[in-house]
Amino acid sequence: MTHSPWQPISPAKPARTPKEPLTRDRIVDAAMRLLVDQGYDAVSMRKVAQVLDTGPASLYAHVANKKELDQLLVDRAAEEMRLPEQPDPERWQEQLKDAMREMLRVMRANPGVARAAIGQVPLGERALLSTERILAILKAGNIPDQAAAWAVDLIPLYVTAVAFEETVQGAWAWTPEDVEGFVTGLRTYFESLPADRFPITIALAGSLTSGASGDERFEFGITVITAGLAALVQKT
Amino acid sequence: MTHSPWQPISPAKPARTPKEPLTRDRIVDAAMRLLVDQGYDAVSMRKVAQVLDTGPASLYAHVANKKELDQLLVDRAAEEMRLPEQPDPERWQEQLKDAMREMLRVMRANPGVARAAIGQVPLGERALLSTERILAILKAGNIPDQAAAWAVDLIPLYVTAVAFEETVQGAWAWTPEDVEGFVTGLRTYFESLPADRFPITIALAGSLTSGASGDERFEFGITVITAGLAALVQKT
DNA sequence: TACTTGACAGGAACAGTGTTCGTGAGTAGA
DNA sequence: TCTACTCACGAACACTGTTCCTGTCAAGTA
Repeated sequence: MTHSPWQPISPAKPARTPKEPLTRDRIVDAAMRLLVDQGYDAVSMRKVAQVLDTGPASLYAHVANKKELDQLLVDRAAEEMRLPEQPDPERWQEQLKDAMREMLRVMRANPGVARAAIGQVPLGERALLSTERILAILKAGNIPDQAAAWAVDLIPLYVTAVAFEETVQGAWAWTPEDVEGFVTGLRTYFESLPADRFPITIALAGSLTSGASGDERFEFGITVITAGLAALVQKT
Repeated sequence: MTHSPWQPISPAKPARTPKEPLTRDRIVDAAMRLLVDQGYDAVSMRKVAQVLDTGPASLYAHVANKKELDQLLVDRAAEEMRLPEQPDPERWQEQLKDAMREMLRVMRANPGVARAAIGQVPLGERALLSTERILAILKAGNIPDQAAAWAVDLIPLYVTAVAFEETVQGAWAWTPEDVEGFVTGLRTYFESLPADRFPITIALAGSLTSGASGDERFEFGITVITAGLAALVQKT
């Protein structure tokens, strides 16, 4: 092996293996994988870059910042929504509840996306299609225009808050024993409060601590909201 | 001034000025000041320590971690709640709405506390007193026990979500011109959507973008929730 | 063909976060 | 006096989002 005497001898650079070029889609794919596997807190630019075997700075050629990546995650999750095609005036309330259940299902399937969704005005195509569907359900139920318009604000806000709360509490990591232990302790605590100051809390200690697992509390919430919307029709 | 010849001569240490000892209360005070002046994102351990003219590590002798400091901030905010003394069966719905308005007022007065509040089970004394008051309002309205118990979950969750959303959107920093510009742009966007796929969104573009300033949307939300709860009474 | 320009990749560094580790000082009790 | 405990707090750790800078490659132009 012969080196030209005019050519400096430097350590050989490790060959850069040819890689698939970065794209926005690949970035969102990687972020989504982290989100689903490890939750929202795992979705850092460095972690995403790691999954893609690159450096975090490379991501900025494709997404403006972390906030934009968050928004792309929300849009990606929104693509999983499955809503009924045909609103039914006889069943609009159940259809509305189904829509809310579907929203929660999607958010649970993508832990942490609720955190990113809060505060966003949903303008992606898929999100707008969902909005249109929900508006159709509400109009099938004869909800007045202004109420329907504001309801598509209220509904995702409530569902998102429920999903976000679950995320914050790390609810999926709780075993049934954990839940039961927590509930029992809380009930005991409520029952031990001073009776002169907390008579109702004590009397309702059982009710206050029921429904901690399963979806009863969420079902209650959507029932209340749906009934409240229905009451707007009866007012006209 | 004479030094013993066996005693090493080292630079004089700057005298530590005597300081008021750190206490948990002083830490929360300082954090609260930052929260109110600059919002939740400004409440870092370093910033709090700076306000107190100490190092961040010193805080950990008094609060376990940032999460606990967050909880203390929520408890501190809860002390500002003013709820009616005497529930009135004739006006329980308006009293309930007033309670929700008061919650939102307190959270707005303490920007960012909603973020800390989400996911917390409110067990501080002041929070429990508020819960008791709201339960009293609901019982005055003849809400069934289980519904009342779950309503004290639903109600703070909704209000907290509204407050949190405002925080995320940085809503207080918006001028009326900002809002109008945003609303106009959004309305134009909705009206420009393909009519075959978004007929209702287009038809309701005005309604969808109304109420962006002021509290109309929040008032709508609490009206729906209150009406939904009232409907539970009529069912019995 | 040679040069220029623009886009992308990505390391190093910046400014910031929460937290731990280790050390020194002060106090109370034996 | 010695010991143990508590508090204060600097230095360092591990991590975050982002910018700055350099190198490479491809396309376009002279």
